[in-house]
Amino acid sequence: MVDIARRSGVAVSTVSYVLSGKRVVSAETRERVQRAIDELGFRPHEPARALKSRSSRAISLFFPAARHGLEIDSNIFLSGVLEATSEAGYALLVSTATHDPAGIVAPLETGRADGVILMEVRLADDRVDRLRKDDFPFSMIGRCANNDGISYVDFDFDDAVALALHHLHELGHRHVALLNRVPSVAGADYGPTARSVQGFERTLKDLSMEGEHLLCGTSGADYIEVLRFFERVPDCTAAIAVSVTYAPLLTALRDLGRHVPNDFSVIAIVASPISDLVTPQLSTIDVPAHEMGRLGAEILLQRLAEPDAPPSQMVLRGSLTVRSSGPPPRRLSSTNLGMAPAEGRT
Amino acid sequence: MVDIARRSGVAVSTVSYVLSGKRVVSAETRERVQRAIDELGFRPHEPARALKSRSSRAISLFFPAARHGLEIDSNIFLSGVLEATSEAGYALLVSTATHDPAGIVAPLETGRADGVILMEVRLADDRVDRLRKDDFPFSMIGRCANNDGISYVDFDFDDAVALALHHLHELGHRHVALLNRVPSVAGADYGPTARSVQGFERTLKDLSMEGEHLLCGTSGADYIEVLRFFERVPDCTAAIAVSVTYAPLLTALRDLGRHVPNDFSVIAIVASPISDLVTPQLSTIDVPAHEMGRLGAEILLQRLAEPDAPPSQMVLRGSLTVRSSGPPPRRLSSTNLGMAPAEGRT
DNA sequence: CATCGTTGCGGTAACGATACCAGTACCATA
DNA sequence: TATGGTACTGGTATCGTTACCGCAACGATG
Repeated sequence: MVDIARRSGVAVSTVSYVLSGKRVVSAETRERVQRAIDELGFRPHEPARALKSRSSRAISLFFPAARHGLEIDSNIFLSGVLEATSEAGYALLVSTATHDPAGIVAPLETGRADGVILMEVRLADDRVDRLRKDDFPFSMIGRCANNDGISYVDFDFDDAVALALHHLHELGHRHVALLNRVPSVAGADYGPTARSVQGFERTLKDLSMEGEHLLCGTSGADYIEVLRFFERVPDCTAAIAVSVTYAPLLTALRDLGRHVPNDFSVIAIVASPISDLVTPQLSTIDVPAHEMGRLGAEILLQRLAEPDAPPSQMVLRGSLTVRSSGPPPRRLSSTNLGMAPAEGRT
Repeated sequence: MVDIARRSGVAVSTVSYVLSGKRVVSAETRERVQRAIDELGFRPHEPARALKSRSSRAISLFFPAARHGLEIDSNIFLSGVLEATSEAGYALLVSTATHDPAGIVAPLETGRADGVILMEVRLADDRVDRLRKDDFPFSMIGRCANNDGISYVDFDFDDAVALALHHLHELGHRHVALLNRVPSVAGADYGPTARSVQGFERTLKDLSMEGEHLLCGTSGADYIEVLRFFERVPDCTAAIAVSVTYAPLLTALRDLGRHVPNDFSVIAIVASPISDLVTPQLSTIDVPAHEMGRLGAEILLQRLAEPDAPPSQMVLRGSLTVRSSGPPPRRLSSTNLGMAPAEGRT
């Protein structure tokens, strides 16, 4: 900066003001300085900026990076966050998700980041308490039980399950299972699980249906459990599969000789376009993960820009895309055995 | 730091030395200082460190974050990188992959990062030339045609395809297709594509087989193209599917009425455990993405620690896991129509 | 003609750490 | 009793920006 000040015959402070625009600089001077900047290929040194201005222009994302890779959704959240931060000229620091409160505040305390984004939030979350205590800026993709003053964006799992259940009811199903994945990090009070169960039970009652809830992962043992379950409860003719639980579900159904969609209906609540990957193409309720990532970052940036503005809290709803996994069950239409289901690629 | 120096009755420089360990400090003093640090909950300010020491203790990863989410593999690379960087006490800066050389050097020029990791490397890559020009530290997950002096870790696609082809040959296949995905960002000289084709053609010749190469994505149009292809070439009884290309492949085969594995064999070369997701369980050659991510970061960190050490260059090989997608084709064993294929969960 | 508001810019003290250049004490040796 | 070596520690300039405090010039105003 000293060089470019000398080259354009101004003071270093003027260079700084040209760069930041925080003070009016005559068009002539500005242009002269800008030219020197371009000619010398000058780039401001971010750590120095951060030191003096007490802001790193970076935010930190705690990201559930799955070691074994079935968490294919988190990727899409990340792409949304990345999009928003880079548009705002912020850098994105990524750390592995931790539920240790001390780990969460580290980037803030060391001045590496100005704010953090939390994912996989629990209904009662230590990390949130910790961040609140020191009034650190943060936002959540997900939400707690008590969200006073916190900006968040979440998906309405309650509503999504209700939607799916209504659809299955219309198809003639009367006994439905809800499959939730066993959360990788969170405890029993993992938000999506709690709220999907809530929507499930309420809607079951509303529609006078029967239902079962089970948790499963994607290991061999989980698959066996799912298989046992449907063996034990043959009346159950449909399932709502949250996240990757559709995988053990489909495998179990196949091995039980139950054909989807002829014998069984499946609706998956997912963030990635898995309907392109699996056969049959599943009817889905899509979680708008990219948009949620984007919004999660935007509301944090907004907080940083205007700390006193009221928090943004939003819950996004999903809509059902009917594909080939959910025609009526056999007992209601025993004549359509040979009928090919309608194909609908998206 | 001034506070803790005062509290423990030493100079600030001594506090610094206690923190960094770059000078011997008597056990007694060290302990006293450490106690003050703990009591005051002091955390060093990273930007100030970076400013003075000219090192940010952060590395930057250019990450192919797919907007629409089928790039489920990149996730696993990320988890490996994250693991290595956090173990080394480095922060990880993630930016969206760009093939603009100016974008690549930005984190380095602004002092945000000490080095960068490149993914989706092309055989001739502008970014590499740019980084080399200013002698910036970097490593690659992937490799170029000319890799002099560059640390990289790559997967041996040539060998993987050869392996798959030998397996298919043993099963009795004589006409095989190789499906590569159309690369998202890279041009025609995308490394994995080039090298898999190379292995394909060499091995075809060695084994006196026939083969076809096609590029496809995951859109509806791509699917149609795959379908047309197999309609046109009915003699082709097996395919090697790189990355997500198995998705349009399986859909097309189903719609053509060709049953896997009875009528057709598939071997997928993938990084994620998709064999848990799709039916039938595919035989795969697994790309060790987590390990590659880890190594990609480690070799960069090593370069930063010892800039003059020779570069680390490694090419990892895959091995075949046989599951249910690749028994012999019909024409060689017309009697096994009703035979259930062996089940093998991992 | 003195006063005042405006516009435009310069000088420089911080920000929080690091690392160089020292300086002190103490013991062993000549 | 000097001298040298060792084992510690202190003071402070410096990294590259930012933003505060001031000042000069100039036209407008009473």
